[in-house]
Amino acid sequence: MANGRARKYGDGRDALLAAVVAVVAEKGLRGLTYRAVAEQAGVNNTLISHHFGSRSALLEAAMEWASARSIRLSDLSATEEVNLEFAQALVELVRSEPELQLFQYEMILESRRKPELRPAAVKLYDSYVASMQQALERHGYEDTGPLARAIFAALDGLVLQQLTVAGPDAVREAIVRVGELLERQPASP
Amino acid sequence: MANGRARKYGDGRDALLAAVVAVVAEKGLRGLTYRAVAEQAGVNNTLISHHFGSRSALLEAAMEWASARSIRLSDLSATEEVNLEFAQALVELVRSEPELQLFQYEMILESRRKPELRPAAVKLYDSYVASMQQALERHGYEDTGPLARAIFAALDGLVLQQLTVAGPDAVREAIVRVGELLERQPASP
DNA sequence: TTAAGAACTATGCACTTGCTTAGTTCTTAA
DNA sequence: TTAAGAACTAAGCAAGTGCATAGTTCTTAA
Repeated sequence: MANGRARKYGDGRDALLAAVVAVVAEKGLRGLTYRAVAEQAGVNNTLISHHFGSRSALLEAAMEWASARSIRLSDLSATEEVNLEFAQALVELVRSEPELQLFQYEMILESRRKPELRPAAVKLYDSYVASMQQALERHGYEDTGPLARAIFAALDGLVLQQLTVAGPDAVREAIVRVGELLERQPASP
Repeated sequence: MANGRARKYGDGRDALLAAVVAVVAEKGLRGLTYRAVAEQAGVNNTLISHHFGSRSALLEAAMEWASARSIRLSDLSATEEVNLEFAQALVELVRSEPELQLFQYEMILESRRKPELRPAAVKLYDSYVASMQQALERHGYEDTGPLARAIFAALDGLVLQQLTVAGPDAVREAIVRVGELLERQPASP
């Protein structure tokens, strides 16, 4: 088993869902096979059939599971304003735990091809935009619908860059710049 | 052959590269098989081995090929400023030709797993940020490095949303809001 | 204590995969 | 005109795939 933790009877289902996130983050959806997930979870691969029935049902369940425990940007943007402190926290989150973010980028793209995944994907992104909107209004901004979507998209795009092509320093500076753009907004406190 | 155009002797290599983009956009990297690409290109699947040798070499060649002919955000951001006109043009570009963008999102994620793809991915994103930076400086902005990365990330994130979870109207409004944020910047003309 | 059902494993099969081998057809420079 | 090499095809194989079948082990309510 790739995952070091010892499991108990009855923990297989949860271990499989966690393993899906880990495998997709590391190998992509192409690497998401019954055997790879089972090895990561430390169980027999036929347990997937038992609990979920099919590969696509497993993916769908993992998407819901990951969304439910997705801290990601939500709690950050809801509690703080976009300043240097926030920028450093976000960069550090992505550096220390990239798996969940990587999984979600894969699933967003997959949701375009698999209709059964779309509701969960839309719900996840809507919740991100909504919590960003609440944070903006809490800080005195108005007409925040499109603004919240834009700011979230900027952070989302910067996280994607940090995961792939950009260094943490460049991303942190860009996040700070996003915060500076917001300060100059009308209706700002 | 899925692609209707008739091919001539010697066009196979190019047809295969174009087919890779089409197949990855439609089915993802999991659907990128010798047989799927060959059918899309209207050739025998062993021609891939002849021209590229392996699946990963094919992907690498397709990444270079697609980057070279990638209009995407580059020409848009280089010629115009971010206003309603720009927003509508970008939304329409994504709506009418989503394949190249989808392919690039897949490849960006893949570049994290396959080291041989990283240089091309970094080069592509750097060129986007650089052309955005040039556009900003042409409009009188200063200290544009992190700003250009942030603005590009916002547009990149919004394109990803339009491709997956958001409607064109919501994305257009958010792009307009990005332009309004820029107007309020210091050192703006 | 036990029986029923849930969690779990072992084996294996039909199918798809990347890629090899062996050959054919086309182009072009001499 | 032709020969050499490039583009291209046909057939097939070893490995990996999702998943079905059949069975074993564990938990828990009665």
